[in-house]
Amino acid sequence: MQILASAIQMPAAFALRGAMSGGVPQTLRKGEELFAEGDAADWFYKVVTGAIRTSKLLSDGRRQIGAFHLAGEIFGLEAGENHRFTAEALAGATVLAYCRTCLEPSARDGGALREEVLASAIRSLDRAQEHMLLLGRKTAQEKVAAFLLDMADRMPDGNGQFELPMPRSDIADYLGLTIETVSRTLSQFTRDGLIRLPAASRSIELCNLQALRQLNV
Amino acid sequence: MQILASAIQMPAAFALRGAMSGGVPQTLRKGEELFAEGDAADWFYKVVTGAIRTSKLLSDGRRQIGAFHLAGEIFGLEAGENHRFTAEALAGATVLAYCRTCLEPSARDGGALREEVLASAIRSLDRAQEHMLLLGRKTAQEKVAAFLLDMADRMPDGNGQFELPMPRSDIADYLGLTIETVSRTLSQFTRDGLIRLPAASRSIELCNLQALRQLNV
DNA sequence: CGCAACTTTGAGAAGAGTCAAGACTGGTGG
DNA sequence: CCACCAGTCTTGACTCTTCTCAAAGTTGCG
Repeated sequence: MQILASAIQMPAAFALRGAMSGGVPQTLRKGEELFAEGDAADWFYKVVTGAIRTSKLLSDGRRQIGAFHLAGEIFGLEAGENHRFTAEALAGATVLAYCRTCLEPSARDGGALREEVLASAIRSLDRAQEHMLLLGRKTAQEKVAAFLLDMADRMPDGNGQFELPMPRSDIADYLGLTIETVSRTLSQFTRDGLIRLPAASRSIELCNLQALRQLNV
Repeated sequence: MQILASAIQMPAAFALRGAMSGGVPQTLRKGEELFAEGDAADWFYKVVTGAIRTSKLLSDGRRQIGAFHLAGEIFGLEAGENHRFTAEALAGATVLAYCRTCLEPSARDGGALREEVLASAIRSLDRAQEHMLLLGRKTAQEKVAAFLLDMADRMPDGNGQFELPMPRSDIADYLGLTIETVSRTLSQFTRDGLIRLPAASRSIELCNLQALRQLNV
């Protein structure tokens, strides 16, 4: 669990421009923290490029990653005053920051943003429901298979070959497993011919989609 | 997994009145299904009295309950055309049904409902994040302790004594455990003096809140 | 009162976790 | 260009929590 000293702070000039133009651009380096659990939730965000992970920690360090957010997704909007989870960049990423007040009915854009935020919240809730089913009721094999199929769907690369943007530890904390179990399961899948791990251990080729889908109950 | 033949269908007259007055009242008997995974999502709902459980099934019958919705909560709004989970009444319950089109910007109430729905969606997302942490990273003891504290908070009854509105099987499917593990954990808590189970096995008294909170990491 | 649904308890099995060691990768600097 | 090093990943042996299967005990409704 790495915590970088400070995220890039928002220059005031930018904030002003952003409020008018639809979001303040912000660039994040690999691993950089956008906000932490407990921070004031004055802004929420939309991913432009790269990927963001949102996570929660228990006091003894156990971590659960709630979602990996890719381009176009909105996250970080809260019911209360503070963020309820941490958001960090997986690799380099760019986001647009929106001030919370932009959502108020009086906002200049006539509520178009609010529309988009509601749609996004509902989609996130969908995903969360699906993920709770995975966390609560699926076996390690089913979890990993579901993860691979989901990533293959969402990553632009074609033909079942793609590069995972996160280390095993993130996959484990996303799936509610240990890194050893993730690793062993991937090895098993390789032995069974379901996938191939060509040298660089972050790249994955899905060889037997049918078998993987069968595991994805 | 019980599936009742049919939910009460909405009379047309009611639908008309509801669209104007802010929701069509609907009464559910114990165990009755409000909608099932895959049903057309033309309506969404707000709980008035009682409690609703929302759940998803795997093809082999494994079930995950995503949430128990109590009075005031909104649920059942979808991104797509169909419901992505099933909603059933725990005991008797009454809800208000809202047609999805009531959310459109042109709606008569000027968007007040949309406001409420967005706030509710964000709260649900909060809860879902918290529940993913529980499902993915907590032990059986921690899960049950968290559940008891949450229910004690949300049930109106005072002094740490209350009646659980659901059977053990629902608790298990909510916490990602088996009913045996839930039962054993409750027995252990009783032996350790954390709770008391006075005769009727649905009622619970929390005796040692401090110890329970300590388990709720 | 009787029965069905629910709950508890026990014994044994198994899936996933823990601890430990070794292999690989990719970047850095000599 | 190669050697080294930190971080990451894989593998093995063993443990343990939770699940499974089975049976008996309760509860509450009809």
